[in-house]
Amino acid sequence: MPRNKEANQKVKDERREQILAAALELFAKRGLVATRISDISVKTGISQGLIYHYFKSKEEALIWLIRNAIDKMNTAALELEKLPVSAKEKIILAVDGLLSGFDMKTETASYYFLITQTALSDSYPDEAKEIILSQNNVKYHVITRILIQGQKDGTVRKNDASEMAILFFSVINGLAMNKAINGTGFKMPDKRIILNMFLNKI
Amino acid sequence: MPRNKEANQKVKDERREQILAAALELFAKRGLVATRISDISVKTGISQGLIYHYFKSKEEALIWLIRNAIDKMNTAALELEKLPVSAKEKIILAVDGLLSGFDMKTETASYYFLITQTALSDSYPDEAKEIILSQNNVKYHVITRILIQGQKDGTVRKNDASEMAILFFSVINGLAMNKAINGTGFKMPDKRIILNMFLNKI
DNA sequence: GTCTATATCCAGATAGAC
DNA sequence: GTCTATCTGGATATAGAC
Repeated sequence: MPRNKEANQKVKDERREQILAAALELFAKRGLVATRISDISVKTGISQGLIYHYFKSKEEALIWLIRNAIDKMNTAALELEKLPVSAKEKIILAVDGLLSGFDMKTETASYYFLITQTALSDSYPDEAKEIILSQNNVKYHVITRILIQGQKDGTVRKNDASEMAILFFSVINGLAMNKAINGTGFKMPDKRIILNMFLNKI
Repeated sequence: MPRNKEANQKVKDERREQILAAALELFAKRGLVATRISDISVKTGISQGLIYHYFKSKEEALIWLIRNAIDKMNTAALELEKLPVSAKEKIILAVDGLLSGFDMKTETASYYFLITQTALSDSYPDEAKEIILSQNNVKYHVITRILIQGQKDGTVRKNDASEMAILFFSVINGLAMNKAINGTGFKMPDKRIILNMFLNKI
């Protein structure tokens, strides 16, 4: 007879978090298909059977992770937009913030690869793909608005703003991949070369 | 008793090509682990058993594909370098050439994803990873040399050339990913915004 | 809620006939 | 060289004890 429902719920939540954290790392590194439930079991110390008690399948865990990742990114983007600083500074902050999350070991980087893989590969659940497709554009819209604001005050180049937004995230994404692939051989390009794409002067 | 060894060899080579072509597409779309030998069998019309007669495993086919992909890219890069045109024009040609290979359906795009996945994911054979790591830098060196040449004749910006080379392929790679992910929602940014990163005037 | 044990299924790989 | 049939291993998912 459970005398403390709340404490129980807390344990349950913690277990969920453990499983999700392990799954995130494994999915990002090996991919969904190559990650076995037993891998998650070993990594968390939670028995294989119990994992099924929390998630119907690894696909379900993935969907949860994707939802979470997109949420975090969108929230961060919308908060950046609200900051009481100039458009130019927002752009610099965005570049700084995104580039600093690239250390392969961070959760941020894992989320990055997870989203990319999920969006690109046929072997990932449609539901996860749909979440990305339907909600990933928030950050593009945010950056587009910031760029337009900067064009009005003369700090941002007068190219098509939405095209620049696409380029913005392509560069970030590309650098993340590049760093991951080339590891030690990777030298992060001077931030100013990147900013120069968007800003009139730095 | 085989009375025509050459004809026989030709059939064998064709089969290999069929298998590799199918494998390339499947690996790029689904990933190595999610691709079953039976998938390749269905796609080629070649029986499952026979596939093992040509490749010891799907990993072996992958390694062959990676070797081929890197080879093609390096050759293309070195040929670009040799063209009797200015550095500026070489850069424009490179951007044009790379961006035009992005139609998800082309072999080029498949190779792109294959290399990226192989380099990033733990579930791919080490031998394939090593090929990428040891030979992928050729194209970086080529672009770096071209950029330096352009800096000498005053057409290329005076930033660190090797950093710009990294940025160059990051942008290309990033745009490829972005297009693949966002599909119809993707609008290719004006080429001039990209070139503007590297060139003094366009 | 948590574990161990097990049933089920399916992919990889091989053997043997033609 | 090519196919069909089969063995084997391992991963998913479930059952049942504690």
